[in-house]
Amino acid sequence: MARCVAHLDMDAFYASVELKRYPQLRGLPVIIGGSAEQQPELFNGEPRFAKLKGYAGRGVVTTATYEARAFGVSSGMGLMKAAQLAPEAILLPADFSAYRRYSNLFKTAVALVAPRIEDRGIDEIYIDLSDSAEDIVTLARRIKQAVRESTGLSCSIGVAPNKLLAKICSDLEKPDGLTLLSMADVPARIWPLPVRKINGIGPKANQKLAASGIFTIGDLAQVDIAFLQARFGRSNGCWLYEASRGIDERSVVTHAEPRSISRETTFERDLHARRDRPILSEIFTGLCAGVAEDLQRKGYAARTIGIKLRYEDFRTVTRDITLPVPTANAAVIRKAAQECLRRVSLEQKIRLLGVRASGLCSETLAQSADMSQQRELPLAVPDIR
DNA sequence: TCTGGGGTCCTAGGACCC
DNA sequence: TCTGGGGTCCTAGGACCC
Repeated sequence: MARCVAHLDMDAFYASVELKRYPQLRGLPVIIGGSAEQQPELFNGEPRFAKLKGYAGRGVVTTATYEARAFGVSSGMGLMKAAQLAPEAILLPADFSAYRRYSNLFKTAVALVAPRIEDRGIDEIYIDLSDSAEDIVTLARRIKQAVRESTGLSCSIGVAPNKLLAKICSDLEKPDGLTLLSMADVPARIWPLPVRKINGIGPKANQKLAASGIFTIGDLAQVDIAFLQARFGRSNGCWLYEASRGIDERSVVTHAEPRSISRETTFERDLHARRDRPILSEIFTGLCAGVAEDLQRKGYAARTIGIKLRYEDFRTVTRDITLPVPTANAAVIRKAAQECLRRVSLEQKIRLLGVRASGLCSETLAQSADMSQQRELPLAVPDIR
């Protein structure tokens, strides 16, 4: 039985959620970016929107409306640069709790139509439609309708024999698209596309391929596997070879446990470990407390605690340490993270600090261990290996 | 005008065990 | 005195994605 996989992608998701809240901004260039700002203040009962012009700070563009994209603004771009391109654009702070609400709404609605869903973040999912008896177009239209009724928002759906192709083709007719693709369509519809459209080919691989004269997926399908394996390694080369032919056997994963939980922050200005010690220490404690809180809320404990530092020159280092027993305790996490901090250079200024918990296990399993840990804590860490 | 925050997966070397 | 191979865990870094 041939597989049938849909990829559903919400159209300009964050921006669309904001336009529902502020319909007066429809048709204007709007940029979502930065965060932790207050929502637009009211003036005579009307919200006053900030223009991008004169923006100073470190944020990046999270999403831009199609009107803003017309100025050359794209997600990931620094807000300062975006301000040069589109000074008159409206700047809205990201409101992730609102986006998460809408995310839950659309996912719940889709699940009532087609329950085999793989979560791919806040605004997209894969849906396994293999077992459906219904006509695929009818079913896909019902899914789009369910999304619209539950959120008032549009989405684009690609339906194909696997995840790789479904993902590529959900993007072909955005916004509000519905695209069906079969293996026989690969040469005509997939091969002309740039290699970057393959999910998993990022800036580095793109550059490396371009250096070999490979620009389109069709170009990629022309070269033999030995060539790719020589340049990208055995398994990566094999993957590229198959991807270019639209081959992908990965299944739709309907449940997955998290592997790590982390908090990080980029400072408004670069900080120095000694000169800015008080503020740095406060931020550090806050990050540890945040990780502990997230672990407890989600019911996990972690065996491995790590830190991440980004220096002013953007060099990034990580250190981690594995504890004898899992923890979700803020003080224990801070102590472990402090150990890690001792192992990095603190000469240069720092722009980012992060704390990460991995090696997760369910907290109920970890509880008895946690008790014994509290007794052992004042002692030297026992070598249990 | 430099580049957010939350994740996943992969690779590779060394330690350690059998 | 010199010679193994396989497996797992730990750590660090990097590419990539949303």
